[in-house]
Amino acid sequence: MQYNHKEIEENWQKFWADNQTFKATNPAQSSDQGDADKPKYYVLDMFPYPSGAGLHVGHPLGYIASDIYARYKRHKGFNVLHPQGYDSFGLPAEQYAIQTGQHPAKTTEANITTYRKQLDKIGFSFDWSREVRTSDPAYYKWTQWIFIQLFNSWYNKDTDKAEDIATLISIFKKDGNTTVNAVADAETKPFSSEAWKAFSKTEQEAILLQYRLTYLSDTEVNWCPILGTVLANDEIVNGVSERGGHPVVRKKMTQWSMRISAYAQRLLDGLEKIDWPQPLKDSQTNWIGRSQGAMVSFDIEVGTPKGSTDIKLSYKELEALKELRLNLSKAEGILWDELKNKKGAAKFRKKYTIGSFLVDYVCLAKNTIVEFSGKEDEGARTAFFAKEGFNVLRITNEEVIESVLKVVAKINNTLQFPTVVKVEKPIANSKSAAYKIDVFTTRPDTIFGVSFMTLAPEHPLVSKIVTGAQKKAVNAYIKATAKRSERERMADVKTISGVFTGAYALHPFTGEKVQIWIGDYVLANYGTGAVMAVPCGDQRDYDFAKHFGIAIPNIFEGIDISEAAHTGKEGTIIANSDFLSGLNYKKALKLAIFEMEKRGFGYGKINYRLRDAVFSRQRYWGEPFPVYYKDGMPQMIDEKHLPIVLPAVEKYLPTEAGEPPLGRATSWAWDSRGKKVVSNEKLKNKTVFPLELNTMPGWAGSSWYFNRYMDANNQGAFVSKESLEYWKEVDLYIGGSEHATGHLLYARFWQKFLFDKGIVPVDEFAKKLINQGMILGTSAFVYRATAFVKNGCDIDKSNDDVLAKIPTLFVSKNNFSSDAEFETVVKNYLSDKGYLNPNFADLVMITNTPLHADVSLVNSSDELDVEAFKKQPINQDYQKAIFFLKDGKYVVGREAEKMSKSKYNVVNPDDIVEEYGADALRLFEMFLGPLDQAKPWKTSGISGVYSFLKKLWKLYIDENGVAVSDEKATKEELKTLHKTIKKVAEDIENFSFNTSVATFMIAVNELTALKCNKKEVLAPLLVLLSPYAPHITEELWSKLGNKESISTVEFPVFEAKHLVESAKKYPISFNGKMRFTLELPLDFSKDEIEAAVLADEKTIAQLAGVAPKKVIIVPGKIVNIVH
RNA sequence: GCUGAAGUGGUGGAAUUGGUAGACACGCUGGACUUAAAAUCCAGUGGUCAGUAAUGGCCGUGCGGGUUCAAGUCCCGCCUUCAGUACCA
Repeated sequence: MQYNHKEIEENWQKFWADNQTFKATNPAQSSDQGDADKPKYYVLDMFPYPSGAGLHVGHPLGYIASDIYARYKRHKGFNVLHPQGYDSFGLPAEQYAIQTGQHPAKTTEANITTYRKQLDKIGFSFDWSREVRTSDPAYYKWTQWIFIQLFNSWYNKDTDKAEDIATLISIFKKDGNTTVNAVADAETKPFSSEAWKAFSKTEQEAILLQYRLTYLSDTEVNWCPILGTVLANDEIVNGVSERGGHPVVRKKMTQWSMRISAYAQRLLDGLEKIDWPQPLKDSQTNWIGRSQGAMVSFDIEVGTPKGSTDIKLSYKELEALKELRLNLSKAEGILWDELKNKKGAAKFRKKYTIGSFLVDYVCLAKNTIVEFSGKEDEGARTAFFAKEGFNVLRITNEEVIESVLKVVAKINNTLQFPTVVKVEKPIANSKSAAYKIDVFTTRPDTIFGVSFMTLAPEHPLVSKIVTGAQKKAVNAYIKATAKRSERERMADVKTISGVFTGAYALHPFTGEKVQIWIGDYVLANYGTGAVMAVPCGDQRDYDFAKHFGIAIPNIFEGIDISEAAHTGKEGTIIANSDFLSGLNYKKALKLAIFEMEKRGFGYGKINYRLRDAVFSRQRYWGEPFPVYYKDGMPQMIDEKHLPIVLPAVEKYLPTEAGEPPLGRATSWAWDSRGKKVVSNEKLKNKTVFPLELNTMPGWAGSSWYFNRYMDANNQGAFVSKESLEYWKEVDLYIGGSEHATGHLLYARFWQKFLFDKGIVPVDEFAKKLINQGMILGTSAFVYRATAFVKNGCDIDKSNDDVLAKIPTLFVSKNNFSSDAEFETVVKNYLSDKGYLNPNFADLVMITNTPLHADVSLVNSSDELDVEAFKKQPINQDYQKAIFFLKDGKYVVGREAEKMSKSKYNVVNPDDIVEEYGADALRLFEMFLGPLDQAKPWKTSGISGVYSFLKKLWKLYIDENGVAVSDEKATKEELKTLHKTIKKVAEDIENFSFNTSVATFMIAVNELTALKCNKKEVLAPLLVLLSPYAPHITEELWSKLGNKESISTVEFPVFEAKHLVESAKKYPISFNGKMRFTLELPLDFSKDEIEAAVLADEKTIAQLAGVAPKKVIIVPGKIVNIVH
């Protein structure tokens, strides 16, 4: 009897389906508790999006691994939950609907049918009775329900969890909002309890919306007016839409958002207690982006009463200024040598702008200007400087040249006894300032190094503070940046651009005026959209300052910043920083925050990069929101009226008015009295309201599906309490790493929210997670020769005449190894065959173009079926092409690339199953390499596992049928068995599936060599193998006379006694190099071993008379002789 | 730039706490069976040198150092590849 995989696999797949072999029991579902008194184990795959292309060989990799683990756990006595379903809302179905007019539900259904067929053929032990589909109203009813829960919740920072909105309302009634410690929108205004009660209902709702965990907000999006849709960042290439190349602008739209930022810290902390891959945790940590620092408020001094005398320096002037600083006159240079680096009594700067005046030297700390006399506008200068609170000292060239020390003494004297006294501390937090700029900084210790500020061009303050003279330039700049997508802006790091606003901020400690610029290196949606620029300590600030000629004060002791900013922290001593001078980074940081808090213009703060997630999509094929609008305020539909089912539309495009596709629905209004969705015509009625037109994003349904599987058919609840209590969380989750910062972060967020609300019992949904690596396709290449006439050749024949004679030629890979060789080989071939006149050969240049060939036309020796290649429709042009073979074969080139249709390297699992069977496919996918690694697929390798299965079969079955005996197994046979038990169990626990396949092969090879046919060995072997190759093992198991499925048979127990050996082949090394082996009894002591080894004649030969210096013996391991 | 992972025969990959590098396969070469092919079975297969041969020597885990009786494995410094991510203040 031959191994017939087809028949066996079909039979057993039918058996499993008919007997519901893999149906998991819930505690409440059976009176006798069934399997539910066993310990539970929940193995989950990331459910697939059912795409039209179907599965390729890379998709099932993770499913096979999880299936092996699930089956293993069943053998180990667990009640295993191993479900599967479909993430069936998604873009491709919608796109297809737009093109064909077919309803996405229809195409999705068809795709699911295909998927299911493909999956079934591989023999997974899924419990299909719990299948979920995110696009099924019975499922998304609960997605809508969770949305309502989020809407009805706020985040209380004091209790550090989400609470019902009712508790917030009662606080508002009692105390207003000033005592509330909540995560809320930035621009919430304080109000008292009286004020709260006085607000209208709509006003109250607007305020509550600022606190809810899901809320409406104006969010900047990439809007493509021509496509009438919002585009994701990666749908934009070079500022135009990827599809169609239409212009894209940044536009504000009202959208639903999720306040995931409230959970930033808990999402970070939670990573500690889950067993997920470190790289994945790292990328989540990175994404959350916690940074510790301070918020600092800078007052703005808007346009000055001095009007036009205020700064008006153009770039040119600034550039000139820069020049001036470098080119000092002789006297200027002499004096600067004495003043610089704090040689004088205080720190001076040279060639500094104050207002629109360029002064020679200034000490900002002491408000003292030193300049050479004889300037034309001396009167105006004196007046302006006095007004600004500066003390002016005028000196002459002659004085300096005569005695610079005398001048320095004069300056010092002025510093000590200033004639003009300025207000000691700035009015930094005074109420008089009209505007303030809040910034977040991680380096409050460098605050004295601030020499300017930069706002994002979109910053709301920009329009308010810009001075008349700068308005034009600023507006032009804003317009230019608005055109660029965010991604583009971020990608373009090299260009430094920005515009001065004309306004100044006051340094909160020194009161010094610092220029306020706008620049697109500052991002509107990170931090506050503004930075305090410390050019000496931040490279971007440094570059900006250099580019625009802004001062770069150095506040680091003994650090040279003439070339680049100093960004290091450790070991840095702060200087020129008032009370922070002389302190190290850590102390300065603490003291700076302490002082800021004391003086009231700043406070310590932890900032997160994680932004609230936009939850609206202007699409059709997604979950509708259970929301209608009354007086412009969103209202939730009561949960008992859910689901709100996606309405029919005639087209899946946005409306002409730019509304989402749901704007086309004719029945999309909420009758608040009849409690149902009604025709839009009834909107005239006072009790009928418009429904939300957006739909939910793809991640909505996938953020909680793992909970639904626990009780997938529950009509009355999200999941029953008992099911949640029993299954709790996913024990093992397998899927791709591409979901690291999307699905896996959002799902953790929802789980924590549901936990806060007491809906689920644990706050992390997956204990352990494994990322499977990608399977790459092994593309096949043919090499096409293309002829060109070389440049600069003077030939009387036209190029065409020369080239026309040359046919298309494909060269076999084994004819050449480099491009140069390729050219020579082709030319020789063409000349030999008479296609190319040898006289022209020198004029012709041959280039090598590799083209993808379909991998299905290539055999295991990389030989191409040339005739089949020519027959392919895409190769119409090559009917007459010549194939330059070698040894009668056309050999293709090989390269591993991502599997994709366009690369003709996709391998369909159906074909593999057809030819070799599901068991071979399963074994082979595991045998390819470590689960988490990317590895290339080469179908030829499958013959190895296929012949393994045939060998296995032969151990049990010969030409007369079952050939298994009940005789006692030999010692040798038991040793093989137990060695295998031990290794396979260890491998499965460590998810090292590739090595256990090798172990099975070794076992079968050994048992075949031993001619073993003992049931005592062969029966347990089947159980070991059954998670990997379930069909053949079921078949052989039943052939051994068992009536029940093998799937829950107890896993064989390893007995160490079978592995005990009495002797060991010791490797004997000399100076660490293994020379020969020597078999010695294992119970030999060190001395006995040494004696035996040294007495051996091979040892004597190796030593050649030299006495060993040292003999190292590790009993049971190795002997090493040093000589 | 930053973060993470990884570099081992012609190929995919093995190798416990440092202890016989290349398990198990693919491919290749030779042989058996066959009219032939497929399938199957047997043998060989890291490089190199010596030898008719059995066999033996030397070199070998990206590169350069180091620790050790002993290094693919540990330490230091580089190089390369892949993946993720980025003006994050």
